[in-house]
Amino acid sequence: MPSRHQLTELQLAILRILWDRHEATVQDIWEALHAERGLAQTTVATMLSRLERRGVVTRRAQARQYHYRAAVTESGVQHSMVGELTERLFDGDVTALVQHLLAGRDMSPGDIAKIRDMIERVETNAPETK
Amino acid sequence: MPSRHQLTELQLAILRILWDRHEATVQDIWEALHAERGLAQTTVATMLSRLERRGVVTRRAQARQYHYRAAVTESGVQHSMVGELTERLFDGDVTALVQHLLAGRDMSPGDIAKIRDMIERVETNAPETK
DNA sequence: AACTTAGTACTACAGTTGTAAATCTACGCC
DNA sequence: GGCGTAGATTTACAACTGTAGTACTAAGTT
Repeated sequence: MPSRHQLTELQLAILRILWDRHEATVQDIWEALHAERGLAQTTVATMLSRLERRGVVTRRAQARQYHYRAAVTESGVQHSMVGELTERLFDGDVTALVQHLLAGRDMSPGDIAKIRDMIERVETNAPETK
Repeated sequence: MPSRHQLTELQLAILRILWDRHEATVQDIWEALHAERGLAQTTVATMLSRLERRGVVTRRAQARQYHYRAAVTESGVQHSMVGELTERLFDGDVTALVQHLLAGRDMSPGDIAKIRDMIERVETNAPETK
C-alpha cells in the first residue's frame, strides 16, 4: 500500500500539470497556473520545495534551474484519496459511495448507461476473479 | 448548492457521532472517541466550539451544559465532498471515478453485482428522467 | 573585473488543525 | 453564605498551508 496522500487543491493542481507533461520547471508551472489563480512565482516555488521535501515530487538541476517530476502516480493518488474518502464518509463501503452517486443528481442517464456498460465489460472479462 | 464543506478526519468523526444520535454533549462525544483516539475532553470541546463558530454544528445550553447538533446533513456533506474530489481528481467526470473504482482491486465481484442491480433499479424506475 | 539578471533559498505572516493545560464560573451542598 | 466541582472559556503551541517579499548566488555581458 503506498503512503496515504493527503493533498490540497493547490497541490493537486500542481501535480496535474506534472502528470500532464512529465517534467516541468517552476516557470512552466507558474505559467500554467497564474492565469486562473494569479499566484506569484515564488509561491509556486515554495510549494514545489515543500512537495519535494515531502517526497511528493522530485527535482533535477539542469542549467541553473530545477526540473520537477511527480514522484507519485495519478492513479496512486486517486486510489489513496478515494479510499480515504470512502473510509471517512461511507465507512469503507464502496457500494455506498456508488449508491450515493446514483441517488444524487450528479449523473445523467447517459452517465448511468456508461457505467452499466463498464460493468458489463468487467463482469464479462473477469467473471470469476476472486 | 450548499456551501462547500471541507472537513478533516477528526471533524468527520465528530459529525458521524452527531448524525448517529442527533444530539450529544461534549461528554458523550468524548466517550465515543477517546477509546480509539485517547483525546482529552478539552480537545473535543475545542473542536466543537470551532465547528460551532464555523456553523457546522449548533449548540443549545441546557442544565449547565451544551447539547450539540449537526447543522449539516450527512448526505449534504457526502455530496459536497464527493463532488469536490471528483472535480479535483477526475476533472469532474463522475464516470471516471466509477471507472477507477471498477479498475482497482477495491471491489469484490459481489460489490460489482450489487452495483449492477442498483443501476438496473435506477434505470427501470426513472428511465427518462432528464 | 564589475554589472545585470534569472532563478533559488530564506524569511515572514496569518489562518487552520490537533492537542491540551490553565482558568473562570455558576450551582448545589453543608 | 462559603466552597467544591463540573463544565465552559481562554490561552498556548507546533505543524502545515497559502501567500509572497527579500536576499543570495552563479552566469553571462560588457
